Order: sequence, then C-alpha cells, then structure tokens
Amino acid sequence: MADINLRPDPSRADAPANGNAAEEPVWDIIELIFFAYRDFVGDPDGVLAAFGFGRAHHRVLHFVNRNPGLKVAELLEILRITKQSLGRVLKQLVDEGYVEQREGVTDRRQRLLFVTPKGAALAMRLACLQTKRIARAFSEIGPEAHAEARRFLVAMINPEARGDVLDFINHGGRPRWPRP
Amino acid sequence: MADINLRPDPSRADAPANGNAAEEPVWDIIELIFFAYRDFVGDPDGVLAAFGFGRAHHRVLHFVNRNPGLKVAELLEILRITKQSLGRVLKQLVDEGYVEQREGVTDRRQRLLFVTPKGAALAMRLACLQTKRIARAFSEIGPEAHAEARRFLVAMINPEARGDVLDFINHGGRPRWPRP
DNA sequence: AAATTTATGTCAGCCATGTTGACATATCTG
DNA sequence: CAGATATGTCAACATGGCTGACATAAATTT
Repeated sequence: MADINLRPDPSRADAPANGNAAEEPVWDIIELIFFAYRDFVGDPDGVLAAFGFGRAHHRVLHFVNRNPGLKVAELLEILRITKQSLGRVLKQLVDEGYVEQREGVTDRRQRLLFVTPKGAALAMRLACLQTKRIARAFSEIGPEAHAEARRFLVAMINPEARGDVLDFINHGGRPRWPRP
Repeated sequence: MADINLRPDPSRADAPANGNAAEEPVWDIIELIFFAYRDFVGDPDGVLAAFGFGRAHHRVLHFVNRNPGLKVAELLEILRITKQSLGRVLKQLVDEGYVEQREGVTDRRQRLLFVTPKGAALAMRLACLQTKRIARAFSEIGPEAHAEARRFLVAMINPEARGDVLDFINHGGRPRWPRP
C-alpha cells in the first residue's frame, strides 16, 4: 500500500505532474485535435470552391477583413509564408475585387490591405459558417465553454508569441500586429 | 433601465443563446484555433525534415502506430484522401522500413498495416514532442484542463462522426475503425 | 546629394501533397 | 463461373508551399 493516489486506470497515466519528460503521449488530445481541425476547416471549403478560391485565399481574406490597413509584411508574419506564396493568392483576391491596396499615408512604399464590401461579405459568410460549429459546441458544453476553450487554445500557443497573438485577436478592428 | 444583464462589453455580443443564426462571429476562437494549430503541428516538422518526411508521412505513421493491423481502406477513410495520395507516402514509409504490410489472415486481399520497431520509435518521438506542448498547457490551466479540452474538441467534431471517432481514440491498441 | 536600406513586387522553377480517370490483379462471395 | 471487393499503379493536373535572383520606389542615413 505504498502508492495510494487517484488514478482510476493505470494505463491512462494522466496528470504528468512533472511536465518535463512527456513519458506517455496524450493520445486522445493529439487525435481529437486532428479530427476537430479537419471538420472545422472543412466547413468553408464548399463555399470557397464555388468562388474559385482555396484555403490560402480564406486565410488572407480573413486576416485582412479583421485588420483593415494591414501591411503586407505583417500579413506575411502572421501566415508565416513567403511573399511569393502570398503574392499569388493576394493578386487573385485583388484582381477579382475582394481586396484593395492603398498607399500608406506616412510611408508611401507600403501597400495597406483592405477588404472591399464584396470581400467583407465573403469573409463574414465564412466566419459565420465556422461560428455555427463553435456555437453548437458551446451550447452542448454549457456557459463556461467559451472561457474554457479560449484558455486551452491560448495555452497551446508558443508562450513567446502569446502576447502578440492576444493583442491581435483583441484588436477591435484596428490594425496593430508587430507595432503601429 | 429596461436591459439589465451581465454583458460587460456590448460590442462583444457573446452567448449567442439561440445557436442558430450565428449572427456575430466568434472571432477569438476562430483565430486562436489557427494560431494554436499552427504551433501544434509545427512541433514535429523539424524532426520529420531530418528524416526526409513531411506531415503526410506523420499522419500515416501516427495512425498505423496507434492501430496495428489497420486496413488501407480504413486509413483512407480516416485521412479522407485518395488511395493515390496515400500510396505515395505509404510506399516511402514501407520502402524505408517504418511500416510493414502483411496479408490479412481471413481475407488475403487485405494488406494490413503495422509499424516496425523503427516506425514505432519515430511515431513515439513525434507524439512525445506534441505531448510536451499539451502537458505544458494543461499544467498552466489546472487539473480540469484535460477533461475540458477533450469536451471542447469532441464537441467540435461533426456529430454523426463522433461515435466512430470516440471508439477509435479509445481503442486501446486494437484496430476497429468502421467495424471488425 | 549620394548611398543605403526598406517595402513590395515579380519571374522562373522546384517540391509536397492533394485531385481525377483509367486500368490491373488477386481474392472473396454468391 | 461471374461479379464484387481490396489494393496497387500509371499519367496528368492543381494548389500552395519553397528558393533564388532581380526590379522599383520611397525612406533613411551618411
């Protein structure tokens, strides 16, 4: 009787406690992230395909919509892709009238990004689609769901990046990624 | 004073309550899923690159490791890709000795999938990497973290698919995706 | 003013990983 | 035996990453 603790099933080895060695993988969360993400990003695919767009366009449109006046360099840092990759999808969004570029007022080298009304409508449509899934999940869980999900997701982000990410998602419509 | 309720900030319009129309997008969760997933799947990339593999190889290796004797058709259904796409990465994993294929005992058309010891070691290494991130997140949140995260992720999965997914992640090492 | 740095764009080509369509083979089932 | 099933394969194409090289305009530094 030397080992009395609260492990109902020793095979599950939960509560790593030391948090360093990661002795037994947390299989359920690893796999649930795969399945949940697969369904979550799958929602917009049909709509995007009808517009001739893919997930890359969705990401660009989303962040420009949420951050009017975003600089190209900031968007590159968010998406962590190269300017060549971004250029391809951005050009299509601009050519087809979903995104606009305007010269920066203080720095005329900059091409600040804005969604057009058409772009805003598509971005909103896609966000609402994804929100339906989130809202259904929250309603199944209860009133704490939003706060719990947010805590979990924030904790999964690289600690050094969290400050910037939290500033960003709380921006309230004003652009400020690395600094104004 | 006709509207007394607990909304600290009316611009946030949280708690959709009806759960049908998805009137205002849940921006924070949508974006946090993007950032959290980006960091989560980024962890294994370095290790994979050192082996000449990519994320597609990781997914195959992971599910074969977790499901010894998995049938090709079952793996296709999990990953939701075509057999041609799977064939390409699976062939490399087999050729390089990470995965083995054995004839089914009852049905000799089947090529049941198993990881080799080498494959198991790599799969475990990658899972432990991802587990470190999860364990860190859990330790920041508290003892309820695992249960909360699991509830949220399950609730985000398509309701029709949940039964199969839950059976799958609880399989305990015995393969049974659609049916035995 | 000239030189340099910065913000952005562009061309060309490669790679990983998804797709469709057609077809081959072995094996199981009725 | 006839047909359905499990798997593999060839060929071609699409998307969205990547690198490297180079161009332009505007800001900044010297």
